[in-house]
Amino acid sequence: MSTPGRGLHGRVLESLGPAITAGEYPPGSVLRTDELAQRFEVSRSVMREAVRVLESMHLVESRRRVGVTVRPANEWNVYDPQVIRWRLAGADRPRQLRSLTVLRCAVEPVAAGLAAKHATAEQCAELTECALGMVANSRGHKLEGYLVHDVAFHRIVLNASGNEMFARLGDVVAEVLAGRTHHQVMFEDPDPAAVTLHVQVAEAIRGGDAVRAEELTREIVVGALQELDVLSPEA
Amino acid sequence: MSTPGRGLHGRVLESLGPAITAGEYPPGSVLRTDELAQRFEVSRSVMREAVRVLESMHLVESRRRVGVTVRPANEWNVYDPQVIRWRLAGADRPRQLRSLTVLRCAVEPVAAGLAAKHATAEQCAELTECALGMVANSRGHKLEGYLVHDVAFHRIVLNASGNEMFARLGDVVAEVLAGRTHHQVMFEDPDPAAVTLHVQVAEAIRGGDAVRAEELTREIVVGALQELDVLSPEA
DNA sequence: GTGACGTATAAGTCTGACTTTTTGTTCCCG
DNA sequence: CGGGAACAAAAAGTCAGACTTATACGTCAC
Repeated sequence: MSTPGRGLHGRVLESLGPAITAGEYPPGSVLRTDELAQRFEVSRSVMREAVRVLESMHLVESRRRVGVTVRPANEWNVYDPQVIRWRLAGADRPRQLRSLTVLRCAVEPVAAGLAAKHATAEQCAELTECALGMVANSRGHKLEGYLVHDVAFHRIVLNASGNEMFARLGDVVAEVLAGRTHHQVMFEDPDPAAVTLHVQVAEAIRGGDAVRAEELTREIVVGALQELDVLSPEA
Repeated sequence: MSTPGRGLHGRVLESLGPAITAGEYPPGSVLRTDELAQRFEVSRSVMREAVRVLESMHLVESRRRVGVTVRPANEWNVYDPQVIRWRLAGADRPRQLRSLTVLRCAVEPVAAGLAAKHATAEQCAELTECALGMVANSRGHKLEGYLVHDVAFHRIVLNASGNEMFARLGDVVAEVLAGRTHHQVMFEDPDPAAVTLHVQVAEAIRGGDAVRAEELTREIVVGALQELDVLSPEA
């Protein structure tokens, strides 16, 4: 699924990144490269490369004579897939899951509408195939199989929209759906209504009915948001 | 506006990054760290740090015995502000501008709706102030002054939505608006209708009218999209 | 043709010395 | 006693060179 710490600097990142996003080092905290290098038992070169990556994610800022300072959370590149993964693995997963789902509410309906206009015949076929796969796995606690088709479904819609910004949210949606399945209380079978909606969305896109695809997708994703609110109470 | 190549590795990035996003090195191209270090007249350590950053943006992939290979564009982290800036500076600015504006069409109306519910009194005040600033600069070729208030307006709405994913798109919107003002043919004064809409959106948010704020914002951003289509013909 | 083996290659890692920038202190003068 | 200039220390930044490791590719035997 993800990239397991490639190279030494990758392993350092896999440890330091989640620590920062988890708020283990409050904003303004100062880290020194040499100290970190010692702590992780790597050379300074490796540590510097790791810091550079964190810097490119706007998680930290490196300044001479002062050190590596942790930036406030509102400056982080929260669209970076790695940052998203780190945050979803952390303590405030619920909040993270919610803000991502709200993003889905905004994006996916529009993407579905565009998909209805731009989807190729092949994409339509894959879409209905995924929908059928969801139906097939909707009963009998086959959550993993359901998840696979669900992820594929939304990924295809986002790709079929023809907009690269939408397409690149496929990974985000995948993370959200996986997080919901694995870390929420989801022992039951998925909501039958949601399954039906997916089938209908596939039909609408196939039929080129943009407004219907948009509206049905909105139902799906708003439903997901409500489901989230039920499980973790939050204003 | 942005961060001008801080440190040697930053200057290398400022040169290599745009070259890659511009498609100067087609996907699959192989670069060697040593050669790059020579070309840019920096040490390997510096070059390696630069490559690490490019790697974290998914622009390239570094593999042993192979070299640094350029990844296909559909794998790039296109939400990275730096990548966005590089691409907007490149040749396919029109396409980039369009896909970003489509993203705005999806996000900003929803954000405005949420802002109507969550905006603080102070944010409402700032919002109307910005709207007035736009009105004041809407005539007499005061495009720069208009731009400043326009950017501030949309940034406040996104922040006031209370969703961090929306809030972080403030920079993207700023880049889009700046790009439109500076690099499109925009010698005329801004569309009066758009100005009016901004004022009305500020009113709606102040009044807590979510659906109205959403709908008016949709008019603004769809208008921006149409304006884009007129200037650069594209299917 | 297929498999195992060896080799060349380019990234990866480490070390140590040196440079540069910047902060904070000290000290002198007004 | 206050302010500014000179100074010193600290941390990142840069560089060069040696060494290690993984791996693609060619070779050779079967």
